[in-house]
Amino acid sequence: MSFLKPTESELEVLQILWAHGSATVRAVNDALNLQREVGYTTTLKIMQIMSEKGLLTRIEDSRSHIYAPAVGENETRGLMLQQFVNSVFRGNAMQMALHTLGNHEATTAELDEIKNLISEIEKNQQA
Amino acid sequence: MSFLKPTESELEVLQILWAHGSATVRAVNDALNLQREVGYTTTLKIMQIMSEKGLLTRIEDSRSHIYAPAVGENETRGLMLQQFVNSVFRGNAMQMALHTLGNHEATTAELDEIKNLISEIEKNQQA
DNA sequence: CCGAACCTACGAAAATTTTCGTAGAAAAAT
DNA sequence: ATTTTTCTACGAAAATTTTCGTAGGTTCGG
Repeated sequence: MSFLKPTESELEVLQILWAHGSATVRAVNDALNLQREVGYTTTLKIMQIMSEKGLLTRIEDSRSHIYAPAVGENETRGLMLQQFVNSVFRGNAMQMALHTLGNHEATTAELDEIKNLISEIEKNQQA
Repeated sequence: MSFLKPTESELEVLQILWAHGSATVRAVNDALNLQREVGYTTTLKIMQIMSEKGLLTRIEDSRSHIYAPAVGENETRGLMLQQFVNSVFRGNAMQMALHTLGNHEATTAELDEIKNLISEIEKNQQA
């Protein structure tokens, strides 16, 4: 895990590719334009840059290249989460978790999941 | 709560002011320089801009002005947290909380706090 | 076959953020 | 009292990110 934090635009592209799998620039641009207006060559350029940075890989098989994420979703989330916690919560991750739990709706299933996770942690602490 | 998300530099300044209370540019710059090298006029400029944006208030009493945060720490955290969850976790806050709990050390006290919070939430869900 | 549509590459404009130099005034030091 | 230090204001350079125009080639429809 040693890549630079993606910019906001780059993250948008990654989110689309993580969700839809590999895709052409056209497909990514279409998906982007469901959220906001972006020119085709803008998306192209971003993806070319991401390719150079190693955030995407690309297959030049057909005429329209196919791009795939070169970094994992969880991996990237972990990286960004860490930097976010550091800058916004001064490194106090638990405080952020508490803030989040306090401010968002949670389903019963999610709460159960959290309780299970806590049990696991407590078990490991005893050992 | 209707201010723009602070930039990274602006957030650094806010963190210092939230921690230390109101301060002069000199004090903020000194604090910043414990973390990284920044020129005095750079910090000055950032704080002037923040003042214009309404992120800081300033008192021009003495010759060296005194700045104070104009936005609350929790308020700002909430705003940034929301945008972060949206862009990185596609709005799924609970998933982020889980990711955080799974990846960071937690003290017994913190775990207790989380358990209490969950109890509260469950209590409210029944009502 | 020819024009319209589509694709990449590339450079550079535009927008944003960060950095700093310089000028001018006030205070402090010697 | 004059030199040095400290401060603000301001503009603009530098760095980063985003956006897009244009050129040149391939494909596709008629």
